[in-house]
Amino acid sequence: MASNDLLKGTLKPIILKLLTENKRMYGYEITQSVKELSKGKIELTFGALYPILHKLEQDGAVITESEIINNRNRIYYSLTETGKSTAKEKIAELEEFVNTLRILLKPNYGLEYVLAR
Amino acid sequence: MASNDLLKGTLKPIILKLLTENKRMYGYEITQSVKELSKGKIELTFGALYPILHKLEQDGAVITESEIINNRNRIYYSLTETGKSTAKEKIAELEEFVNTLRILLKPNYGLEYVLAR
DNA sequence: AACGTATATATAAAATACTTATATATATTT
DNA sequence: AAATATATATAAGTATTTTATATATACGTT
Repeated sequence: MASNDLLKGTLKPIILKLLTENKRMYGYEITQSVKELSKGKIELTFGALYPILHKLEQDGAVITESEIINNRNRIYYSLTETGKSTAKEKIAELEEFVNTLRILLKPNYGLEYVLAR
Repeated sequence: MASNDLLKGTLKPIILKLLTENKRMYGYEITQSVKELSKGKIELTFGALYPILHKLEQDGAVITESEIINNRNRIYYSLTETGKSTAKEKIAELEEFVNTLRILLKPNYGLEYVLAR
């Protein structure tokens, strides 16, 4: 899926978006969802994921529930009320950013730029 | 314009896009273009800009021409042939990334995800 | 039975990219 | 005279992600 320095800063809002849509998810599930939804283009690594989840927990944005499934430990994450509003903000920011990028990438805006002067 | 960690990795392709559209530009002009085109939402700082431009020059992606305008030095940057193909690649990557983000942000994809299982 | 792959969480070191601060200098506006 | 705009440049600090590593169970294949 090529080099993605582009991800920086987008992972947190992406995770918050997933948690907004899915109520509760565990770490491994989140990485798989991102992979599926992005058609393999975004690879959310564990080294990136868990620090973000732990940070969200520290900040009170998510709460965890541990369950033993198939003899393996699973930690479910879900948004708190605080987390829901954080998510809303971060998702809105990312949406605005995506729209801004689309304007910058729009073909021939260079012409408009010249005409605007 | 709020906190933008989101920029990371996008600045280089944005600069390459501008140089693709405008043939030749100088540093200050690039920062102003980004500000205008993004309606003030993206602030390209000098500390970010010049290292990127110098890197592009080192890599042979751009060439420079110095001119004295209004008694001030101005350094124009333009893409080399190599730079044009680099630009094409990086811009395509950013476009793909933006499309991927749009899929992830699309409302209710959570439902589709559930249905797909 | 052994091997690889998938599932599952976790941390630390290293790399990268950007922000913030600072420096220098001229032109224009208030 | 002072502030703002124009113009380039570098260094220190910060933040975020990648890469590497650790641990452990389940399942499918040869």
